[in-house]
Amino acid sequence: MKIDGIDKIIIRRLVKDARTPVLSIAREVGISGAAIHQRLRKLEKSKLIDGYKMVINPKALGYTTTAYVGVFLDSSSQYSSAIKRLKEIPEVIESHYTTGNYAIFIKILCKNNEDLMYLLNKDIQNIKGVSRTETFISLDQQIDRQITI
Amino acid sequence: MKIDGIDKIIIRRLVKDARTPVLSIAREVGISGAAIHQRLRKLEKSKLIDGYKMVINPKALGYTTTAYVGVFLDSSSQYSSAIKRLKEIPEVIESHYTTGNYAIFIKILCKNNEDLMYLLNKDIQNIKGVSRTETFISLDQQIDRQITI
DNA sequence: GATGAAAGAGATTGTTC
DNA sequence: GAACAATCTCTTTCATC
Repeated sequence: MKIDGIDKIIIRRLVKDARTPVLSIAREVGISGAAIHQRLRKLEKSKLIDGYKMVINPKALGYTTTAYVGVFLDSSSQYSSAIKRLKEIPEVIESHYTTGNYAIFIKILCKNNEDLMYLLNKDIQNIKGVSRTETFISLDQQIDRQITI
Repeated sequence: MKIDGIDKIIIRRLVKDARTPVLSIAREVGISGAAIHQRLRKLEKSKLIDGYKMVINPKALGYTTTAYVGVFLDSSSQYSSAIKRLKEIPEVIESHYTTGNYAIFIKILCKNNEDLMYLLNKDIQNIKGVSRTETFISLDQQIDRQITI
């Protein structure tokens, strides 16, 4: 898959605003809308583009606390069953199987510290195989972006 | 800001695919396109919607390694200057000021382990105030989603 | 809040170069 | 790859309910 300068402009515009009309990009680039359209279809068929998403502001829903939690498992064989349970907790928005101290590393969103405590002590600690957790609360996020094209 | 069932349908459809036409949502819900359009404008004006983004698949660009890095600072007064330097590293896609052991906690994307090593040992370790780092490499990501509406 | 209508803008496709 | 043109669909606004 070769990506030229025009493709990069298309991608950068749509990463910024996924609802940007193809014709508006066409006018910026200086080629026809049909040509931009054709390129976009090609980019979508390649695996480069994963989709288009509306971004929700969690704060507007009252989710003011972001935290990362390192989860220790008694045995790594309990990974898949633990993940299954974590998927049922809507506040868990990312999960990783990681090298290092933890077995599972998750990102969670909570409305307040009480909810966070409940989530940690009840929802997560009660998952079979989870021995203990280690929590990092994000007090300030300064960088949040996608990889540069 | 009150969100009713129709708003939820609008949001859920656009979270899935931000380029879904308003009229397509209108047909699903059973009200006019103009009404959906009006609701969407209102949702956009509230701070609930943060925007619309094309999602890039980093793997398609060769970024196969995701890692989290805890960064220790000599002094927390070096936070803002360190962030400034981290912003210049395109592989750093998230940064958090966190409670717990680390001062800064970042998410990075790398093409391979060599790049990761270079990033840690050169780019990050050379930032003034950084004493040491602790790295967790993600071997498997099972959950990646937004908060449920 | 919702509607329908209307005008303008955009998407999409086939043909041609 | 891109352009052009035709057609269809969507967006946006406005008067009305």
